[in-house]
Amino acid sequence: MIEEEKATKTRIGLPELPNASKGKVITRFAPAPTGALHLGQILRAAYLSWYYARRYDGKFILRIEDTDPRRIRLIYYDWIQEDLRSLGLDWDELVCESDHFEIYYELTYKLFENGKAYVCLCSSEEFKRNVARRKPCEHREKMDTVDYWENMLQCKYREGEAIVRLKTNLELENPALIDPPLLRIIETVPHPRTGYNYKIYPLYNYACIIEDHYISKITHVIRAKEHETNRVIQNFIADAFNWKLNINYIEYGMVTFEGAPAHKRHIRSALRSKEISGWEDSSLVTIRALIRRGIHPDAIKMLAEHVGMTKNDIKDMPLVTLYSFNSKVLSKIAKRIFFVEDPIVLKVYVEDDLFLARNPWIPGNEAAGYREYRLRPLTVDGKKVLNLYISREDVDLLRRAQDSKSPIRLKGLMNCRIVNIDLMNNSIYAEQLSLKPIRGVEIIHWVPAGDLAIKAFVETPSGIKEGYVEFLAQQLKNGEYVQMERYGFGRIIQNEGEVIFIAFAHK
RNA sequence: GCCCCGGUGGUGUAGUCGGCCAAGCAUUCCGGCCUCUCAAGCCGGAGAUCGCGGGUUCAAAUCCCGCCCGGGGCACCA
Repeated sequence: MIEEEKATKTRIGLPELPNASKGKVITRFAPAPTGALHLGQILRAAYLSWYYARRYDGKFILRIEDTDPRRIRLIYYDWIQEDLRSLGLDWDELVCESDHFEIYYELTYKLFENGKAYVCLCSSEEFKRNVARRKPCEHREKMDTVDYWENMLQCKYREGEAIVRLKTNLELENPALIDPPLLRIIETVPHPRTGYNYKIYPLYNYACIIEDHYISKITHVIRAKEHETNRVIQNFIADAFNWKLNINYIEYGMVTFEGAPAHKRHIRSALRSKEISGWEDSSLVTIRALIRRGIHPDAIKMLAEHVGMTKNDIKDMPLVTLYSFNSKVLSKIAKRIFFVEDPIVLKVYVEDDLFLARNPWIPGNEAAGYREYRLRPLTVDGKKVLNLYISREDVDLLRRAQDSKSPIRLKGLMNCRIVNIDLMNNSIYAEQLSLKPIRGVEIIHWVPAGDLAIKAFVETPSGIKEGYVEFLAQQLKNGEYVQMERYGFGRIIQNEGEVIFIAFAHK
């Protein structure tokens, strides 16, 4: 359906997948349950795998790579699914590698029968020395029979003592390709799903190629280019089985984000040292942190399509592009509210006895209705005065208005003139002008002092900001997107009635 | 050290079996319009000789050679 003329010149959207046809595409996203999903994983691996499966009416498999019981945690199995769901990336099939130990073992027999694997008793140091000298170790020839593999299965060796290696070629230029490890023993750490039932665990390359080719018949693997060497190893494994591989590999560059830890191990250590509050901490670019802050799933998808799947590494990508996409999405759906940070009282001397303030919940969307308030001035020393909270941030602006004698617009309420700024007493005095908006004047937001102010805490990157939100903000539900006018976008984290907690997303 | 892979405006990306490209789009920044938000929207502008040097060619971001820079792998992690 794409206009071919244009397609050749400037591509719109993501490119076609190589060797892909309708209904024939099977992709997978295969995270390890070692933490919450982060943006980098989603942008290319998860989103693209999902996207192409849907684009070609294919199948998208979520595979949990849980073959290292030392690192995985049960809770992350759920988180991975929650995170994916929160983005609307639905899968057709869920697979856990830990369901397939028997298959891995069966297949391993074949490898021994084919003379393609051996049990190695060298320490890793010894092994490396041998590889460096391109010399075979004594086990390479001696232990290539099924007997040794059976010994392993019967726990005749201890953890770290024996390992199954693929027999490749000692003359290979890249030492990483020589006799890669296939299965190892982990006997003391129980697996969260299988306990101590299995003590021989496959390593990444072994499990991966068996899953991709033998079990799931994956047609397109989209993964980071750090796997390029692994692809070669996986090809060797396939050769050892005499498999004819039918997998297209797309390997993209690494992405890291400005100001956010790039690796899970950094997050884990920050977690242990309490530097961050959890995987939802606003300083992280985990999916749950972003969603919590008010980054809309659509914005994340837009970023994914924007970034595409080039092999370029992206180091410390600024998040402004994400924020820009988010603003576009949220401007149509976020409820507007006034949040006054660090309040100071504005006393407006007025003439009328009743004021009606009115601002739309969502500008341009009549159906969303209005935030309306009836305000009655107090009478002090025979004068009528309206007390409003405004943000201390705006004091400079008011001072300039006072100097230039220009009016100030209190949005949705009235125009006023600043007559005195008395910071000693934390008060600013103004007098009422007309009610109808006038063009070209500075507009500020406000919250009525008194019963119509609700305490609010806004969680920003530079700490928790205290202030007031307007009374009707009480209607907001947890999880709702908001735009605090002139302040920024965010999301309601917790509405406690008397006090509301809001996470700040961005300006 | 060895082995891979990249290098297009501040940022991300399109284009890469040569010409339609002194390079498109998005973002950023600036200006204007619109608007009762300094948001969104609309219009316009700034900003890259396509890592560097050489070569091939009438013609190179696109081909060849050399160099530099960046990233990754060389785990009984994934």
